[in-house]
Amino acid sequence: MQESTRENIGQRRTAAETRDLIFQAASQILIDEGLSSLTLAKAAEQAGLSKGGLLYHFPNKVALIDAIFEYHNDIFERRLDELCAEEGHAPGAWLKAYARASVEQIIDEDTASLYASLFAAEEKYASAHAKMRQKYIDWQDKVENCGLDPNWAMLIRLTVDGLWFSEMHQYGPPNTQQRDWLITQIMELVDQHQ
Amino acid sequence: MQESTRENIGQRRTAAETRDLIFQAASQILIDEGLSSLTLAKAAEQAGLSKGGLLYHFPNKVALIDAIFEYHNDIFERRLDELCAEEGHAPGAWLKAYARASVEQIIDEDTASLYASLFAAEEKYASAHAKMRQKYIDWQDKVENCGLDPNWAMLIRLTVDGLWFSEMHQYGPPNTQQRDWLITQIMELVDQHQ
DNA sequence: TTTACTGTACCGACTGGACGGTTTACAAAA
DNA sequence: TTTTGTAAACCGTCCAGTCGGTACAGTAAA
Repeated sequence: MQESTRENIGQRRTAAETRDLIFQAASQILIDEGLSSLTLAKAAEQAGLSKGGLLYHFPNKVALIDAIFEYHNDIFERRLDELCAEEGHAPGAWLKAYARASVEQIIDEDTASLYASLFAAEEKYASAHAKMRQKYIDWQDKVENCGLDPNWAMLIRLTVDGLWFSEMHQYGPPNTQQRDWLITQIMELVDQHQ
Repeated sequence: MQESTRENIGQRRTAAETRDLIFQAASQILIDEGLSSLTLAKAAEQAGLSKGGLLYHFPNKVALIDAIFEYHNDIFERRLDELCAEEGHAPGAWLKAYARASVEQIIDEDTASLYASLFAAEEKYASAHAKMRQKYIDWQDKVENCGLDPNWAMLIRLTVDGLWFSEMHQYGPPNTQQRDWLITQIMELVDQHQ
């Protein structure tokens, strides 16, 4: 995908561009209609190509699903890195960035809906689940080594995950005031336990 | 289901008993193979009857799924009531019971696997999702009114939910020592904020 | 500077299987 | 003799994946 700014000197789309188109199309279907509506035919149609065309880029549905997970994981982790850089290298910086990135993403209704579908997909697609489990293990490792008391760091991480979970599924989520209090308190807990 | 202890004076099974058999069969399929393997035919077979027999008790798959949710919700809430009674009526009793019931359930591998399937099912079955959302809203209401500072009570509830979430999906879950510390700390937080 | 060939990207009809739900027939208890 | 419960064949739909083929860009020998 390097220097894709050249804007097609020839008329043809690059494979990377098409794959991106497919990711966005598939994600939109997950947001609008959910996992059960994500069929190969529909994803292809939404991306503006045929099923055969889609299957040229992804050999089967599992490969597509896996790639979608990587795509969104990358987006989240890029944002995480950004926020981490903003926090500097103070103790707890990583955990604060994790909290901010999580809240930021899940506040958006579309993203929440997208993630709800992705988490549901993990039940069906074992490879995607394995990928996510590894992500969380990596994150937990960072949580334990970000300069805080490891036990407290984990507790705070689980609180953030609980907030995420409750916002994602709309399980008795906090209202705006409550959410603000929670975020402030989470940040304070980070400061208190370094 | 009242007084089903009578153990069939006639030979025939009662409808309630058959339904219970179906719930257990369906749950076992969810545990062993997951949501996509829960078909009407398979559930019937596992329960030891035919598809027609199953559809006599549940008019369609949605009705079956809904009933399975009610079945497991009832089990959880009965346990919650039990533990709540044990805690007496001290401030935070309900929240402590919620924490204990949650941990107790999710520690068991089969139950964790079952719930992972049930949560995934919510993405596909809107009525089940609505049911669960209402449950969480009710629980959040109890959390806010169990005698603690409402904000702190919510934070603690979200921590418990985060722990549940991480155990259920095996997302970087705590080890045994860490889990013990977390539970102790959660109980202590309840005591500190009443 | 045509011609022949190769690889990339894409198309769309088709197949085979799974699954939810219907229908019909039948058995036994009340 | 009606109600309750069970069985099993069958139907229609949906969908993942296959496959033969097209369009076109680049390349290189003729």
